[in-house]
Amino acid sequence: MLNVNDIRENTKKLLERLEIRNFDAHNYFNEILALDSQRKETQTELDAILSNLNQLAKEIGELYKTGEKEQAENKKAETATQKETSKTLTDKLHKTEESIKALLVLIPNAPDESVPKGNAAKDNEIVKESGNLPNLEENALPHWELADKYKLIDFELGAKITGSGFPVYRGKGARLQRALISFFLDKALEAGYTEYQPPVLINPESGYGTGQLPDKDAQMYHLELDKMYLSPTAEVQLTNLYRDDLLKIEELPIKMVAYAQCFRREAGSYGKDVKGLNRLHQFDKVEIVQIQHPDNSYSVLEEMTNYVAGLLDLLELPYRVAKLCSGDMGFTSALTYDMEVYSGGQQRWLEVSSISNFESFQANRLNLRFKEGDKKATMVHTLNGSALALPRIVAALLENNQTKDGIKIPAALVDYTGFNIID
RNA sequence: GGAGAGGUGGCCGAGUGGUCGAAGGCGCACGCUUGGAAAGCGUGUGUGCCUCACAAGGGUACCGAGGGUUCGAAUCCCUCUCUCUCCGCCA
Repeated sequence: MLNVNDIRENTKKLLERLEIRNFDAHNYFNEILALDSQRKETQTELDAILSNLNQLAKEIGELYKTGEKEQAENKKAETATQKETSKTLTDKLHKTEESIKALLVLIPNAPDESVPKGNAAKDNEIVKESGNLPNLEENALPHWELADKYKLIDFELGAKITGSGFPVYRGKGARLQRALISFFLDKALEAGYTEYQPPVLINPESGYGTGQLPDKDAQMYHLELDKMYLSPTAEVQLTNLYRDDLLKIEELPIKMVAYAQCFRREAGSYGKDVKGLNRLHQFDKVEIVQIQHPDNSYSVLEEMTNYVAGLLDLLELPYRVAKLCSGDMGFTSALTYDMEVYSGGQQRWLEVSSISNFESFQANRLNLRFKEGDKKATMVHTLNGSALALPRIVAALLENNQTKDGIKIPAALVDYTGFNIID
């Protein structure tokens, strides 16, 4: 969420930035600033009364010590009304603070200056294209047919034990999954990330910290009895590892990677978008997260994007990089790059990674700060990216590498799969 | 799941109703000392909020979290949570 002091000091700039998202924050800002002024007034008033009460308590203590009981009783009577007032004021203060937060939580992140204005995916700015589109035969198959042909993935079996969108991988299909996970983790280690294996169930505080809650709770599976959610992305777990921390500047940057199964309800999706592996309720993803000094976050975003691009190069997949337009960006992001691979069997681009700089938006929610020497604590910047999400990578690998002899495995993966062809 | 014991500052560890933001030690920072270092000595060493110039100073809150009792709570009571021990169950 945005920070109240920022809103106060940079009102105009933030309004403009949010405007390109078609988000009119005028009323929100006015209300927040008014509430914040009220909050300060109440705080001042309350502090004065508490100070008074503390003083009286001290005096009463003294009087008892010296045996002046009667005077002590008189003073006690004096505290009664003030206690009443302090209670009222405390209550008011809490309510005001809650109101401010309730409003803040509704405002999306302010997009970076470089974010192109637009309404939908078609307005995204393609900043890079790489690799040649596959030259497939006329009768090239989509991956769901290949998966069936080579008995790699069984969608119906998954539906039998769980439901649609929960595929079962088998044989070389399962081994390919495992190979990709190891491959992605190893590459991240080489790039200096520390590997984590977090839980997949998350509590509401964590969901709130990274911005899945309160606005996107319908996208997560909810275990009501235990008040937990199934994580939709390891971004939640990794970033929340540092919730409520005050870091020393020497501890930055923090670079983390985790493989985790991800769960999404994907309510409202339909048609060819959800066919095969294109959109699942449960999928595998390796996620990279960085906690950075604010001065570095944008150069690090480029680094992370290049890193992910490097993975796609190794997998020999044609891809393009899009800088998301204001209308296509996530709620919490200030700047996002999407990576899409071309999948020849379906002849369409599939999003396989999304790399974002959240600036201090998540840090504010997480209360995650760093301190440099004697300076005041400052919010860190957080970034994350998929590196990578498996299903669509698998889809593209199967579709693009199909030959009459079988499906070829890219050289970089063979050490991990232990086979170089699926036939 | 049952029973018990605990959660205090960067760390260790005192503190069972008042003078405690919190003894002491360690660590850390600065200074003195030294040819240099160690030791020693001295000083300092949390965060949020309000006031204010986002300075100094002052006020206030925070001893796992949230409530309560009291003129006054780290200290008493209640709820929750986490950790540890024993039992049960179990991959």
